[in-house]
Amino acid sequence: MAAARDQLLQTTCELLDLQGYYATGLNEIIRASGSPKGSLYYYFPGGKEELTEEALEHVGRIVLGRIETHLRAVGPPSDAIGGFIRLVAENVEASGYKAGGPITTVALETAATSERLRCCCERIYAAWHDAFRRKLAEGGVRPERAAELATLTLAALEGGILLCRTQRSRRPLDQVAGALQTLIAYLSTGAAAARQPAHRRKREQGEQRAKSE
Amino acid sequence: MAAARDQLLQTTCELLDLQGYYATGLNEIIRASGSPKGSLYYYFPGGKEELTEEALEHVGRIVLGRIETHLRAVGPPSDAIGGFIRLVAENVEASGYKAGGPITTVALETAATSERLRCCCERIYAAWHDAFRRKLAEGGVRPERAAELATLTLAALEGGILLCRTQRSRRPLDQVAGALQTLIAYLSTGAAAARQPAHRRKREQGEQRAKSE
DNA sequence: GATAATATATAGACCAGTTGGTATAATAGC
DNA sequence: GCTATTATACCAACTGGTCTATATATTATC
Repeated sequence: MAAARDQLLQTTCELLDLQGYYATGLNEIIRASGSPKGSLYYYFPGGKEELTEEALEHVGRIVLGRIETHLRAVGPPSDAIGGFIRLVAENVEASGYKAGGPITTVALETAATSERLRCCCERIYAAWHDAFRRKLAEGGVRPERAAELATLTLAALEGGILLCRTQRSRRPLDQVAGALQTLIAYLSTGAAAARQPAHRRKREQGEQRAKSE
Repeated sequence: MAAARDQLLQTTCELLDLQGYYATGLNEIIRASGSPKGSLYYYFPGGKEELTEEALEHVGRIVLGRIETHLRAVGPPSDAIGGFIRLVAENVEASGYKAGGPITTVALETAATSERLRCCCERIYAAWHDAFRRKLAEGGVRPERAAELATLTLAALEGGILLCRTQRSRRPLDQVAGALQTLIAYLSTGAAAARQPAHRRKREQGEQRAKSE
């Protein structure tokens, strides 16, 4: 039982990621999920807004899990965060540059429209931010700097996804990963560590012939 | 004559910035602009898509002008770019955190939906990117690094706007400005310049008591 | 310089299709 | 028999878009 509920949530997550809030119709959701409208309003009496909120929270938790897992696995914050951003780049590329930022579009669309959804997105971003912040602090970055750097990471990640989708290329996120990695290495272990980051030499060979703008 | 055309474009820019593409109806645009539907389809036979494209190009040029003016006025790239981001933060704050990224929402909404609008956004972002890239290169950043840093700047700027709007606070953009300024100073004039950037000391006093997540 | 002819532009009624949402009836599982 | 769930029919409001009638300039003709 309640399998229809899960289906509804799953489908909603995918469509929101692909099209955003206003372009995704309730009828489209029920068509894609198989469950009829009766079930939708049975499980989500609050209608589209409530369904969206639960879908965002669901996908927000999943992404938080991925962030934490990845950051725990890799050692120094610079490599860990750079690696995570490249992982996101891979996902965006795999979707044909049609998806990959499951919160972003909805967050922008509803920030001025629905206080409920705005707060929901704010909570999710705060949780992601905190995961980055903790990793940075544990890796030797001064606490105030860690918060600042976590914000830069989150902003550049979301902005990088936007650029990748508009350019149909993973290049922006790769560049973001590279630049952030340099900065974090510099700020966590002192100036010496940033002089020649390990990942750059082999990466730049394969990418340098692309257009420069 | 053609005053109605300008009105239409102006109104469309504002509504797109506020609500995005799909939430902004043609009827809403004509209501807000005063011009009737007949005029809309007279000036923009291509309908909503064409009107949107011209509106985006219009606002894209305006923003490009602001970027270039600001970057030309301030000397070192680190200060110039940091300052510009703080300028954007001011605008977002002044709108009550309801607007400030006139391209972003539409870019995300239409990246997978309208090739025409996707290309339009791609062109605009390319022009902005190039303005940052040139400034960085002129300021002493190695050419390959300049392209990378310009991407980080653009991504963090757009992502920062997103975070400010969801949090109803200019803090994210201020943090982005601070972190970027440090990084650019470090990469443009060598390691020594980043050790104690001038803008930090006085800025941090007034902001440090805010919440850290 | 008055008037007719012609673009230019405005006005809004109208369209089929869709939106989010409600109602009620049928059906399953215990 | 009773609750939990599903299945539709239906709703007013709105969507982007088309169409034709009208007004307002601009230009050409006498």
